Amino acid sequence: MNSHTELDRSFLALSHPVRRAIVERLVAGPATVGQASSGLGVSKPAVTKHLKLLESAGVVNRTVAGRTHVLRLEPQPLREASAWLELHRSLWRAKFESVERHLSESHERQEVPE
Amino acid sequence: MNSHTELDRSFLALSHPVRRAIVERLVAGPATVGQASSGLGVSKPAVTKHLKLLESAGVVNRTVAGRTHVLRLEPQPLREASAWLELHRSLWRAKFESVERHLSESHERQEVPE
DNA sequence: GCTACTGTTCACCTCCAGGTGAACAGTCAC
DNA sequence: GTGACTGTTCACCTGGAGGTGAACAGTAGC
Repeated sequence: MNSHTELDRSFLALSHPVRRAIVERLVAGPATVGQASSGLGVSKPAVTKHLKLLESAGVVNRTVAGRTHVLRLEPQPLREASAWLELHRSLWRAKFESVERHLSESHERQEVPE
Repeated sequence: MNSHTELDRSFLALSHPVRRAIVERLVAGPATVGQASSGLGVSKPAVTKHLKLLESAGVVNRTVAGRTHVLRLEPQPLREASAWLELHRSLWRAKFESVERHLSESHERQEVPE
């Protein structure tokens, strides 16, 4: 299994605290690489690698402006990740509630379920 | 940076298609290891490893029943991952809309925004 | 043009995710 | 108790995430 989907890369992008911190800063608006990564306690080459991963996931895009690179959040991948989570959480809730209802009905009828 | 948080592990758990497929099956209700992983085209040792990762993230829990192991979805980690995404997506939307509003107001006043 | 600044690339390291086949442990069924 | 079944453990391999310091490329400012 070598073909990683967009969803794979989106969730992977969010699985590291440094990358989530970068996303959290970009939520407030575009920022340069230095601004988005200052105070994260990580070296410049490490930041470059985290940004590559965020870009490969499509979560962040970059425009070069002179000697600085401006990073912007790209909403689509986060929207899709969120949609996946919300869909499956709601399916689970529905299932869970139907089991609860079934159990309580069984109890009212003094039955032993299954 | 070696101390991975719950959120790190939750997003990491969702970053692989085999693990998401397992979660998708468990949404429909508890299942044994064999049921949850059949047809995924992956060997038994690989399944064991994916399950360890899902358990370490707290996404799945396991009860041993005879020779079969029953897997159940644990809602809390997915809830937290979903909450993180929803929070930051809504913040981003709010920011984006305020910028849009500012730009259109500037345009009305014939100003050139910085 | 020289210097300072921003960010990437390079060379290198360690660790672990992800995969396999073979062997094993435990349980069920006859 | 023998055999079939479920799932883990073991030994092994590969690739890539995550990190570093040093060197480099490009731009801005004087």
